[in-house]
Amino acid sequence: MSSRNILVTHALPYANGPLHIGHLLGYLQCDIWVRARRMAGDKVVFVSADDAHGTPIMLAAEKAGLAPEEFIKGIQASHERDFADFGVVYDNYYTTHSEENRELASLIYTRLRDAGHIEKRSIRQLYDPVKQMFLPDRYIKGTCPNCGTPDQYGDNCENCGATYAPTDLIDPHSVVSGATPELRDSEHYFFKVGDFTTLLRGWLAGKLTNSKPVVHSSVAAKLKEWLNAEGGVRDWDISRDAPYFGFPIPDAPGKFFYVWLDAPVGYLASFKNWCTKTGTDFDAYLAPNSTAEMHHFIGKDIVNFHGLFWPAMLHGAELRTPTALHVNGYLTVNGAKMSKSRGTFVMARTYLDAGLDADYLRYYFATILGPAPVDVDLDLKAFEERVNSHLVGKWVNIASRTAAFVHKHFGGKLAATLPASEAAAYASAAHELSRCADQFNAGEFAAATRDIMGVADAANAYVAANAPWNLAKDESKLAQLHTVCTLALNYFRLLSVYLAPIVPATAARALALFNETPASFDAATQPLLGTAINEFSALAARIDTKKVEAMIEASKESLQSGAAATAPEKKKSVKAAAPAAPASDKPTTSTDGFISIDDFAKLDLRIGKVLACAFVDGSDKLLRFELDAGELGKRQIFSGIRAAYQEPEKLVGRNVVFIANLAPRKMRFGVSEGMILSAGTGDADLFLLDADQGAQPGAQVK
RNA sequence: GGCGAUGUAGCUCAGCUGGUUAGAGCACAGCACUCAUAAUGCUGGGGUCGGUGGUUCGAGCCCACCCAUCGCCA
Repeated sequence: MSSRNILVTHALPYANGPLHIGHLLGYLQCDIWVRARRMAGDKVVFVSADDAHGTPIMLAAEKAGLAPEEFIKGIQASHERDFADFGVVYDNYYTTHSEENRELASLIYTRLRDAGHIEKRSIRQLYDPVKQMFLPDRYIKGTCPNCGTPDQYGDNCENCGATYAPTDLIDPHSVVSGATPELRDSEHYFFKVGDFTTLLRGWLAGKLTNSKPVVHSSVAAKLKEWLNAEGGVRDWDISRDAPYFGFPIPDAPGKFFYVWLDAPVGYLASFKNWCTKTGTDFDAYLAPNSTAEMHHFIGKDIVNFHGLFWPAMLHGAELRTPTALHVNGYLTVNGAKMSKSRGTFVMARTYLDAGLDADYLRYYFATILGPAPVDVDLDLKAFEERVNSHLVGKWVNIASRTAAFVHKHFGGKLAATLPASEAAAYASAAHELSRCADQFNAGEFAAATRDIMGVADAANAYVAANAPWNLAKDESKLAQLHTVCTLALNYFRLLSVYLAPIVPATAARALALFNETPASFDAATQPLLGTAINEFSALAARIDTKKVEAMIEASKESLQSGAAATAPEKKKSVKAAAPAAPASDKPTTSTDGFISIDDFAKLDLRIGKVLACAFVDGSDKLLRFELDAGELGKRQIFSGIRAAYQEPEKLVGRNVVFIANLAPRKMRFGVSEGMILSAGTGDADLFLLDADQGAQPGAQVK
C-alpha cells in the first residue's frame, strides 16, 4: 500500500453564478480521483474555494444592490450545497476573499518584486468617463472593424470571427454606462514570466518530479508551443486600477491584483486555513523540497495560468511547484455545445431537482473520462442506457438475484468456505480489479469502469450458468447453492469497493449489506466468508426518461425568465460550456432561496384592463383574455382558470395583474403574451388578483 | 495564416514499443432462462480503422500530403 501525502485542488468556481453540469465534469473527476487515492491508502488533503474577485463580480453585486462581500457569500452557499449534494467532499472549502489569501498573494508578489521579476509600465486602455473605471475588453461593444457587424464585443466578432483590440472598434461604447470610452494611460504591473523559461522547461520535462510527467503529452505540446513562441513568453499584466474588487497591491496606491493573480493563490489560502484549524505544517507541503505532492485539476481553458504563470510564481516566491496538472476538456450535451434554447445548459441544481441521482452523473462521467484533455459528450440517451444497464442491470442485480436465497436457506449467513475453483475465481477477479487503483491514479476512469463491468458480466454469467433457482429446488444441492450465492455476493462486494470512488453514496448502501463501509481497495482482496448479511433492498432505481425530459424542460424555462435582463454579459459564457473558468462572466442568478431586488426588477408586472374574456374552443381549462395594457398596447393572454370562472364575460372591466415580459408562448389556440396572476391551489380554487379602482391600464406593479 | 488535438461498427469507445481472419459495451435480430428493479445468459448481423500516396516481408498503429471537427496563437 502506498502512502503519499497529496494536496489536491480543482479549479475555483467563479462566484457570480450557480454551477452547471459542465463545471461538474471537472469537479467530479477530481473528487473521484481523491476518493480513489484515499482508498489506495494515500493521505489526501482536498481543498477548494470560491473565486470571488474581479470586475464581473463587482458589477454583478452592484446590480444586485449588494456589497460584493455580501454578494459572494450567497453564491458560495449555493456552490457548497451543490458540491455536497453531488458527493464532492472537501477537507476545506474557502474563498479567495480571505485574510490568508491577501497575505499569501502579497507575500508571493513581494518576493517576486524583490527578486526583480515585476516591471511597471504605462499602457493605454479604454476608460469609461461616466463610471470612472477602466473597462475590460468584454465590457466594450461597438461595430466590428472587419465586417461592420454592429454590437460586437471588444475582443472579437461573433459574425466574422475576427479578433482585434477594443480600440479598433468603430463607434465603441461602454456596456456598463453606455458612454463612449476614451483612451487613457495607466501604469500597470507586469510579471516577467519569461524569466522562468528554463524553470518551466525543466518542470515540463519532469525534472522536478522524478521524471514523472506533470501534464498529459498533449498539454505539454501546447505549453511548449507557448514557451517556444517568438520573443519568448510575454510579460503578464497582473494589476488592475481602482475601482476593483480584489486585494490592493502593497505599496501601489490605487492598484489591485488582477483576479487571476490571487485565484490560484486561493488554493494555498484554503489549505493554509485548514492547516491552522488542524495544526498541520503548511511548509511541509509548500516548501521547495517538500516530498508531498500537489495536484491541480483544471479545465483546458486555463492551462496557460496553471502551466506557465503558476509554476513560475511559485518558484519565484520560493515555494514548491505543482506535481501534476490534470486537465479535462469541455462537456458537450447530445453532441453539441450546451445550449439554453435546446435546454441542454443544465444547472447542477436543475439536475437534482428533476429527481436524478447524483451518483448517476458521476458514473456516466467516469465512463467517458480519460487522462487526455479532450471534449466529452453527455449523450442523454446513452446516459440512461448506461446507468440502467451497468448499475442496475449488471451490478446491483447480482445481489438482488442471490441475497434472497441466503436468507431463505442459510439464515442470512455466507458460506464459511469456498471450494478451490470458486476461491480461485474470486482471487482472479480481485486480482484483475486490483489494477483499477492504478487506472484511477492515471485518470483512466473509462478503462476502470470497463474492467469493473467486465467482472460484473462474469458474475452474472456465473449465476446464470449455475442457476441457483434450480439448486434451491433440490435438497441435496443446498451446499452448492450456498457456494454459488456466496461467490456471487462476494463479486458484488468486490465491485462495490471499486465503484465506491465513482458512486460513493450507492456503494455505501451496497456495502451496508455486509455491514461494511467503503474504506480501502485492499478490503476486497479476500472474500468475505461465514458472516451474516442484511436483507437486500433496492439500491438503485432505473432512470425514468421523464425525469431527463423534465430536466431539459426546466432548463429551457430558466432561459425565458432570465434572458431579457442579462443582455450585456451572456455571450462569452456560452462558449465556456465547460469547467470553471474563474474570470469568465456568466449571467447572474439568484442563489439560496432569496432573490435580490434586481431579480425582482426583472419581472415587469402590469395592470391590465380586461377588454374581453371568453371560453376557448377545444380547451376545457383555458380562458382567452384580451387586455388593455396602456402604453404596451393590447395583449392576448391564455389563462388556465376556467374551472374557477365559469362566466368569463363577467370579468370584463376588471383590473387584473399580469407579467408583461414573460416570453410569448405559442399555443394551439394562438400566442399567449404574458401571464395573469391569481392565488389559490388550482382548479376551482383560484382567485384573480386585481387592483383597486383608479389603477390605470399599463401601470407598473411595484 | 501558423501550430496543436481529434477522426476505428448506428452510438460511446479499447486497440501496448507496427505482426496471423480489427475488439468491447450499448443499440438491433434470434434463442434460452425465470432467481432478480422486464433484470440475466448464449448466438448472430454490422467496420475496406477520415482520404491519398509512401516506408516495411508486414500498418489502424510510422512518414508525407489532403479533408473534417475542435482549440490555441497572430
